[in-house]
Parts: sequence; structure tokens; C-alpha cells
Amino acid sequence: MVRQPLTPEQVEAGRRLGARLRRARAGRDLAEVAHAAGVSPETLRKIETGRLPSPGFGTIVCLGEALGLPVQELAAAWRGDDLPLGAVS
Amino acid sequence: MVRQPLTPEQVEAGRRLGARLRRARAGRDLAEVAHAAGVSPETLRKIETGRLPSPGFGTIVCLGEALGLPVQELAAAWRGDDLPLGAVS
DNA sequence: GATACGACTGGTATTACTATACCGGCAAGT
DNA sequence: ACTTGCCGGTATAGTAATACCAGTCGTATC
Repeated sequence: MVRQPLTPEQVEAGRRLGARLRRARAGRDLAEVAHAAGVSPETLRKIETGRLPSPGFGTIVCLGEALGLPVQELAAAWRGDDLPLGAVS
Repeated sequence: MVRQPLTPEQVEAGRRLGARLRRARAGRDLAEVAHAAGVSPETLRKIETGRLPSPGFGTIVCLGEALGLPVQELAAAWRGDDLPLGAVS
């Protein structure tokens, strides 16, 4: 085996992570935040919409910094330990 | 542009991250830890040696859990905010 | 000393995915 | 209508993740 496709669970995790990031960004301009984090706007948008389910570690760290969001939060969102119930939009 | 190669800084960051992981693993068997984290031993070895400078976010989260290492620590190692001086083996 | 065992290393190969860019479309605000 | 910002689709270079292999080092065992 070489590299099996992402499991649905990983895709789900990516979606949670993206939702968390989007919520943290709130009003700020997407392109602005992306630039501050050192990633392209396109990439950030795809992460937020869950189309990049498992971004690079550094990418997430930089985004967390740009958003003032602790990495721990993002890890929790990724694992799903974050929104135990139907929390939030 | 499509995806420019990793910058030397990113490679450096990957090396720091790998070193941190290796230190955290300490005595434990590499294969055992890798299995616990849900990654292949080969992959973990490459991360530890810095040959995978920018692993997936989920990969690092799982490894951190398997090693009992907070993600924040790993993020700090990645950024270099961790070992200000010549700290440690 | 030679052999064997165990764990780590560097190299190569392969597939799936990331990160980026460009496009046309759609909704809201001016 | 025009601009601004987000969206989904497509395309592409480069990487992640995995596997296999041969070589090395240290510790035993013979």
C-alpha cells in the first residue's frame, strides 16, 4: 500500500477544523488573514470550506497565530473534542 | 505559480519538530508509538529525522496524543519559540 | 573473531493529497 | 451597473504517507 485515500472521518475532522477557523476569522477579510498567515487566499478558503481536510501542520500553526487562536483549540476541533453537542454555527 | 518548494526555514522547522518528537518518545519503541498514533513506522521515522518537514496537521495531533505531548509544545518547537538557546538533548 | 539479533538509517518508488492559480458565477453593498 | 467578497470547478508542481531494501551500529551469543 502506498497512501490510502483520506477516511470519511478525516474529511469530517477537516470540516470541523475549517468551521472553527472560519468562526475565529469572523468579520476579518479572508485575503487579509491569509496574507498575515503566509498562505494564499485560495488555500485558506479551501481549508475553511473543508476542501483541504488535512492541511500541513505549519499552515495551521500560522493560521492559528494570525487569528489569535491557540493551536490546542484547533486540535480539539479537529478531533471533535470541542463541540460535544450541536454547538453553534 | 503552483506550489513552490519548501523554504529552508520550513525544513528547519521540520527538523526542530522531529527532534522534539524523538525526545518525547525517548525510550519507547518507534514502531510501537507509530502504531499507537495510527501512522506507519516509516512515516514516523521520517518525521523524526526531518525528512518530512511539514507533516499533516492530523498526523502531528495523533502523534502528540500517542506521546502525551500537548500540541502547543509541538507548535512551539515548529516555530522555534521553544529552545531559545542550545537547550538539551 | 564470526554470527545473529534488534533497531535505526538512507535510498528509491508509488499514490493521494496539499498549495497555488485562473475561471466564471452569484449575492450583497454602493 | 459596478465593485467586493465568497463560491465551485479545473489544472499543476511539489509534497505527504507508505512500502521495500540494503547497510550500519551495538549488544549478545556462539
